[in-house]
Amino acid sequence: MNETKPTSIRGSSRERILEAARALFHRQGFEATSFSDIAREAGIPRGNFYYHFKTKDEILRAVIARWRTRLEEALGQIERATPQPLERIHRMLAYPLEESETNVRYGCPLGSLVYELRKAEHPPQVWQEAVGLFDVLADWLAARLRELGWSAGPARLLALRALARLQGAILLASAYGDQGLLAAEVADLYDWIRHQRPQENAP
Amino acid sequence: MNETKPTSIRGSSRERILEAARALFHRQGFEATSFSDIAREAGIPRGNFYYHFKTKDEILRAVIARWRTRLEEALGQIERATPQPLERIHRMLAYPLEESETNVRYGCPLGSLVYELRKAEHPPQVWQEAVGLFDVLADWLAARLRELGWSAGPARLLALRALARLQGAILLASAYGDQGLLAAEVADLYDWIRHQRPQENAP
DNA sequence: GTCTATAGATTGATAGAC
DNA sequence: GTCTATCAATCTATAGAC
Repeated sequence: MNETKPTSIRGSSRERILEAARALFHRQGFEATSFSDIAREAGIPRGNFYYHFKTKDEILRAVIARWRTRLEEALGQIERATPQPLERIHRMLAYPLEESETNVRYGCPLGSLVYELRKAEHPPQVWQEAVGLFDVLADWLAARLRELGWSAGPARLLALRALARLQGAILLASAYGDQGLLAAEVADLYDWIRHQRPQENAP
Repeated sequence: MNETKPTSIRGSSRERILEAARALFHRQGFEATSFSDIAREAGIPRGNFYYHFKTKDEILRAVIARWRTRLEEALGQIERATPQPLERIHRMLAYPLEESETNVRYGCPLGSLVYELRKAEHPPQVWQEAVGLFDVLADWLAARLRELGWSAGPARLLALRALARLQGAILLASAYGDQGLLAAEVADLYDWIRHQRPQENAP
């Protein structure tokens, strides 16, 4: 994680490997993506990137960390774009629509990855890091709900419920290859959140 | 470990192969499951079942057909159990809870399979057959809604929306390994459907 | 129909020259 | 740091004896 040599530019090789792996894990899945695939996509000889990553799991963990950075940057950008909690939530929910075609074709890159990792036998640490990506989104959503007056418990509950609806919408839209379905579900999801009231969810 | 004796009634090699493949595709995924895995689980020598199935895709399609039969039988049983549309819907939504532990551990066998097949490069016919499993559920749900007075269009829409919520609930519960989360989401999902009104969804 | 042996390709990973 | 050559293991699939 820590780059001990600040002088070296983010190695173009390492960077290209990571970006290639991230895209391929999304399009093909983790198991189905071979080193050869990554090497071809990154334009780098096969054996070379064992210098950067010792195992395939190491690449996976780096890709997960990359997704975390991506998410946090996107959420930060939303916060800078508008101060209104509801508008922030709306933009977050509409985020999968920005790459609608890819997401409908290959599913949510986070959801499909987590689903795959739960099956394979990786060190628990690996898929927990992947699940941590959901927490980034859930925590952020819950924080916006608290800005709207929700207390912590119900906010967390509704955030998870919204995340589940979003994941389900992407999965079904992906299954049917229907971008319109995803857009409609995102719109309905936002409408649904807007009409929720805290007391309805309090224990 | 669960050392099951191959002395069960399902003596047919083909039947044992199919059941082993169905379970392994759920637990490990399609790509990650090798012929060796299936052979071991079915208690049958590797090379033998090329007599029954010529390719791995052929096994996959047979497993999908098996799921379709399973679903239709389960739905038929629900219909025989109760004539009330709402109670039928409730039982259908609670169906994933019957194997809660397995579904939370490995995800929905249909949803995770469809997600995986969308990535791999199979003949279009294959993943469309898999997506057809969703149609079995969506059509059945829509029929129950029509029994409640909904017209065809809105019924289909709400059925797909409910299916999306169910899939999302299983995916998130699987990610967090939380059976309670799945149970809570199923309960809320049923409550949510019960309070929907057709006119709210009409165009 | 059942099973063994094995082909032919690809996998993740290593060693070492430059 | 970059790249070539290659390992041992495993993959899907085939051929053919019983």
